[in-house]
Amino acid sequence: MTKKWVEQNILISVDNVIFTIINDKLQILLVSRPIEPFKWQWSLPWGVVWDKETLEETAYKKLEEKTSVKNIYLEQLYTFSNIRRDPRWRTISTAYMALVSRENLTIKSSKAWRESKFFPVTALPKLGFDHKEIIEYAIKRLKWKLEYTNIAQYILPEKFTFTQLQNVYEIVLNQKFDVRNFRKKINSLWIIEETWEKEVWNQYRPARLFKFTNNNIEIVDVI
Amino acid sequence: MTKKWVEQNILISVDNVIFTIINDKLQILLVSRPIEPFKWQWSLPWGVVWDKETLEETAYKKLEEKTSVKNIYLEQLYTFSNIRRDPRWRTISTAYMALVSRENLTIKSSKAWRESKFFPVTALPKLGFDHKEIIEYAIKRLKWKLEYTNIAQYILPEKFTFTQLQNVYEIVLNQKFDVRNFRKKINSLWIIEETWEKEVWNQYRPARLFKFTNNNIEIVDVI
DNA sequence: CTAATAGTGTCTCTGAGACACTATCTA
DNA sequence: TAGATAGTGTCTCAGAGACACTATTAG
Repeated sequence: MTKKWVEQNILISVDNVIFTIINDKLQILLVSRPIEPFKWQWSLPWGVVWDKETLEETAYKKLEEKTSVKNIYLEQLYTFSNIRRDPRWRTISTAYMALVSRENLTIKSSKAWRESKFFPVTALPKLGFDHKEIIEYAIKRLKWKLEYTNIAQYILPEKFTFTQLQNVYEIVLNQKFDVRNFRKKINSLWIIEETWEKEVWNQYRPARLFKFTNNNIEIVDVI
Repeated sequence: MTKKWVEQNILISVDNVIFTIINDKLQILLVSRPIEPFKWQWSLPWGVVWDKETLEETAYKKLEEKTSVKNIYLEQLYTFSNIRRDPRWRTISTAYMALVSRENLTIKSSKAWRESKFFPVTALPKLGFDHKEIIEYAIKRLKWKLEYTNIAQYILPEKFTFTQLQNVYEIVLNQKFDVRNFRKKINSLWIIEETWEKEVWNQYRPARLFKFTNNNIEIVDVI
């Protein structure tokens, strides 16, 4: 690759905000930093962008390093460029948001990271860099996407009950919805369909299982 | 600044999509490239990010180089990172969108650019790089912002008539609205208020002038 | 008084939201 | 048959959209 004609001394990296729902709480994957700065503090999993990969590729690669995931949703959020966001050197970082269903997720252990752990968004530890700001931005975007698209399918298993679907909305948007109105609204949008199967585990009346009709993200006014 | 520990050979730049309305058409400022690649072709005005400025600062600086503007709106859109988007070397570019009212705008001549010119979005010339894609993304974002926020104030003069306001919506969203329903809707949102002044230029019945109530961008369901 | 744009009210229909009971299953 | 969750229908009210005439001004 030709040498560029301007000297820049800026590091380009990617930060991942990985969302899932565990124990009826919206959670984010954080890693404990084994090195300075912010040694032993928690931070978002991140990666340096190599010369021959796009930002998306870096983000996806880093996601795979830490998790075993199929059917993952990845979306670019925003590029953060404050001069002093990294105390060591000038770093510009593009934040990505990922959505993972609990079922499709296993956290890989890796010697590069002392520890990876999911934290509820309501109980985040102290974070290094500007990662608090990044997470706030990501939560805002996630809420918006949930309200206006069929993105919920990426937090749910492939087949799910109406109650599970409503839980996703109630947990992420942090509000209660009336059961009848919620079902009426979802049904009117034709974004999910019957699988004609039922739950098996339930001690009581088993619920019907549904799946999303369209696996592409489409704009729908859900709530 | 400490030397970063990873060798990256990536150029960081900024591309500006500058919107305004001229002659009842939505237009974008393009510059004619005096150098290769894409010599003499039109492209978005762009700038290289210096080590000690944020992306926002670069975008703003470049905007000021080309235009004399007060009261400008600037918003980060997306960061484009395809490996071969610049044929010379690896370039990652963050796109910004700017909104300018015709009244607040004068295009500066600059010897760095052979020529700057506004083009209607419906009649854009052949563009270098991935600038067509960037513009399409910017138009989508602009439409969304117009529908759901009070951003229209940045394309309008400070005081404007109801007809001018409706024109902005009709031109950008490319659809007609009923005069009565449009006014009813806008009035119900309390985002504009009377100035108790009237147009003077009009040959016929002069219209009342309004101004926006709130100069911050707020989420409002306009259309 | 003519020509041209500014400005206004009503009706219908759709959809959001409030609200409570019956159905189905297991043990 | 008890216990627990699944599942459903109606009414009201707000707001979107269709639609046509009067008001004001300059010349």
